[in-house]
Parts: sequence; structure tokens; C-alpha cells
Amino acid sequence: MAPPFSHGDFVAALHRCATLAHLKQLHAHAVVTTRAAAQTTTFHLIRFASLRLTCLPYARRLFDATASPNVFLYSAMLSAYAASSSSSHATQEHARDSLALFLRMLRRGRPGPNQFVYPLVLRAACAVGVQLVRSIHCRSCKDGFYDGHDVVRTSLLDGYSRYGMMGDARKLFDGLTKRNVVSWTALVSGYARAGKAGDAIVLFERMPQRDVPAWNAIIAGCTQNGLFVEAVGIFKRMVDEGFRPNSTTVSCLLSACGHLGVLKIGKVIHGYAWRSSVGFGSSVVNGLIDMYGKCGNLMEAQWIFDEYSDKGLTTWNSLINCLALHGRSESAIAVFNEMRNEGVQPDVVTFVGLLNACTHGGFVDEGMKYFELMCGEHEIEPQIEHYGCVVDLLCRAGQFQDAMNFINDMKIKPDEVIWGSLLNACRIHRHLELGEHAIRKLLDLNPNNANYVVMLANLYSEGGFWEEVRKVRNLMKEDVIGKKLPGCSWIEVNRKTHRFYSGDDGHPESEDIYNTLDELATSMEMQDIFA
DNA sequence: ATAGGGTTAG
Repeated sequence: MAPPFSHGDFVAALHRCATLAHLKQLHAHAVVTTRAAAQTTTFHLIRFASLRLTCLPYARRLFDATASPNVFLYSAMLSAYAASSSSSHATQEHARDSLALFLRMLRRGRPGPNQFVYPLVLRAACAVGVQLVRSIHCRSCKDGFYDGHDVVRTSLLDGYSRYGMMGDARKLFDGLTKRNVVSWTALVSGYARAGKAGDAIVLFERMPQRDVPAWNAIIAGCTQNGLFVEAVGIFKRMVDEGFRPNSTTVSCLLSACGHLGVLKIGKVIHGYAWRSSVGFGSSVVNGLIDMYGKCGNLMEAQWIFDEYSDKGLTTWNSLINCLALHGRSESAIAVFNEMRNEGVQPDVVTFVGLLNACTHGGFVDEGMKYFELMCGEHEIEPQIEHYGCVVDLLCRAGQFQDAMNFINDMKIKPDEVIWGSLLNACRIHRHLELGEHAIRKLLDLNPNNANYVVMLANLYSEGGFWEEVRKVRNLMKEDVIGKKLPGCSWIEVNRKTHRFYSGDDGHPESEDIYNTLDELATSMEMQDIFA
């Protein structure tokens, strides 16, 4: 006969379980002492199995073994699904399972969903589609879990904001009985994701209180909108005000450093991850590979990649992108093959990197082969980025007819990047006719972009068509088109940042730089001739 | 018991 075992004893014992085997023993003990019949026991077992031991299937079996689960068990199960959605594939699958449970509740009518169930179901609905968010919104109104239930409202706010529906999100925010740091943060992230970084920053500055996720939201919002300098500035404020950055902060910042090419700050962040408790989880490691790669330190990126044992899809993608960026085309392709041998399924981003590698290496046939592989075997619907890569690939190789045929066969409308790639190649290969065609398409898409007119002038002047050049120059003087911003780039060498504008000769070593550029161009042409 | 923050891309 088992000794008496109170509920308190049971919970205490549960928290000392380190493995699923321990949990099963305790479960068995509960069955023997008939405690298993109590739904509070099952509730604790489900939560511990799923959240602490990350064993979702066991949690589900416990749930399924209960004849008429109460609302606590439903919400424990929904939390379990929400917590174990790490990869996007798992998210989809778990979202479907969560929604199936919700539908079961509605069908059976008992227990009805309550204010704890709605936020969990809404999180799953977000992963599926905004229509579902809307339906659940309606349902929550009918059930009376809408007015006055700020947590449900905040979940809805987040749901709409993830689909860029900021009007609806704003209404939900304005109708809250009491705003808090969570609802403010949800709104800030929403505006940032919708591309309204300015609105996001204004709201952030108005927030009555801020915590680490709130700072992360605005830093992420800046990086998502290309405001990398601002992201670094806000990070400095965050640290000055005594907040402790976590791994999310660090990965956002590494992204910003990579885009800016500021190795110095990137290394400081790396050092911070080392000293603090942030550590080297996948997001930080992937961010480091990307940052070092973009800042020119390919060796360091490769080294971090090699040392990291828990390589995920993004880890592989980051390295392939770095290699492509550095013109190491064969290595990028080799890493891609290695990745597939390891059984990691490539995604849309992988193929952008891979196609870029092919473009930079001039591997036209391989590039086309990988494009086919992506559409065929991997069943990935090509995005505009992939089309852009292929057009670039064909154009740089001078295969204009193939490029035009490819553009005409595209399933989506060609954008500025597609026509821009074509135009650039036409300029290099002096293909005037097709170049004019590309310019026309570009001006159709964006009549106010002065860059295109400058490109047209360049196209004519490099072909020696001076009369046309004069016409275009006159067109520019009419000021119908805004002023062209000069192209700008910068690089950090030996702790000093050197900045260059296009056509700029202000750098002290300008003459050497242009000489080296000429040498490189000549050497490249020679390689072309003898290839 | 429930809600907010994330990296890779021409």
C-alpha cells in the first residue's frame, strides 16, 4: 500500500524530476494512489512534462487520457504547443494542433474557452492567417471575453499588427481599460513591422515605463527598417539607463553592425556576450557569423561556424551568404552540399545565397541547375529575390536573350531590381536597345527616381551617343526629377573608418585607390580573355 | 495559468 501523499508532496516531488523517467514514476505513483483521477494532478504533470522536460508527446498523451478535460487542462496543453514552437515548421504544426483543440472546445461546448484560452489560441491563429484572428476576435466578443479583458485585447492587437493592420491594432490599443508595458510594446513592434519606424520611435519615447523587451522591440524595429545607426544609439541609451541586454538585444545589434560594417562595435558586442550571462545560443552565434562575414573577417566567421555544434538552418545560411559575399563561390556550393548531406532542408534564404555565389563565380549552368532544384525537388516557390539572382546571373554572363526570355516567363511582376540588373549589364556590355527598354520599365515603376536618368545618361555616354546624352542632361536640369544622392560606401581599416562617395577623390590615398581599381579591372578583363 | 522583443536576403 502506497503511503499517504498530499497534493503538496506531489508538486514538490514533481519539481525534483530531472528526466521523463522520474516523471513517469511519479505518474505511476499517482495512478496507484488514485491521485491520477484528479485533474489538478494531470494539470501539473502536463505543464512539467511540456515546459520543463520539453516532452510534448507525453504531455499530449496525458491530456488524451483524460475523459472530460477541464479548462485548465486545455490551457496547459495550449501553452505546451505555444512553448515548443521553435522552428517555423513546428510552429505551423503546433498552431494547427492548438486550433484543433480550440475547435473541439467549441464543438463540445464544455468547457467553454475563457480569458486564458483566448490569448493562447490567438498566438496559434497568428501563425496561420489573419482571417482566423478575425474569426476568433468575433468569437471572443460573443463570449464576452473582449471588453474589459485587456490581455485578450493585447493578443488581438498583436495579431492584427503582425499583418500590418495598424488601424485595427490602434483601435484595440485605444480601447484598453489600462495600458501597460506589454500593450505599448506590442503597438511599437506593430508600427515597426509595418515599416513605420518613425511612428514606432515616437511611441517608444512616449512609453511611461520600459523594460528589456520594450528596448528590444525598438532596436529590432530600427534594424528591420534599415536604421542601423539609430539601433546602435538606442542600444547605448539602454545600457546607460541600466538595462541588461539579453540574447535578443545582442542578435539585433550584431545584425546592425554587420550592415554598417562596424567591426569595432561588433567585437564589443561579442565581448559582452562572452562576459555577461547572454551566452552563445543559436541566434547570437548566427548573428556573429553574419557580422564577421559582412565586416570582412571571413576567417573568424568560418571559425565560429566550425566550433558551433548545434548548427541550424540559419547557421548554414549565414555561412553560405558570407562565402558568396566574399566571392568564394566554390566554397559556398561545397557548404550547401554539406548542409544537404547533414539532412538540413534548405529554404528560400539558402537559395538566395547559393544563387549569388553562382553569379559571382560566373557559374551560369550551375546557377540554373540550382534554380531548377529549388523549384522542383525542394518545391520552393521562387520569390522576387530568386528571379533577381537568375537575371543577374544571365546578364553578367552576357546572355541577354535568355535573360529576357526568363523575365517574360516570370510568374510575378518584375520589380525595379530585376530591370536594374538588366540595365546594369546592358551598360557594361553596351547593349543600348535593351538598356533603353529596361530604363523605360524602371521609370514606369518609379518615375521620380533620378538615379535611373543618370544611368540612362551613362548608358549613352559609354556607347558614345553624345546627342542622346545631351538630351538626358537637359531633362535633368528641368528639375522635374529630384536631386540624385551620390552613392556612398565605407570600410573600417585599422580602427579608422574611411568613407567614399561615388566619383569622390577626396581621400588622401585617392590616387593609389583608383590605380589599384584600374589594376583589378585589368586583371579581371585578362582573366575573362584567357578563361 | 493568459499578452509584448529575435538573427540570415539581390
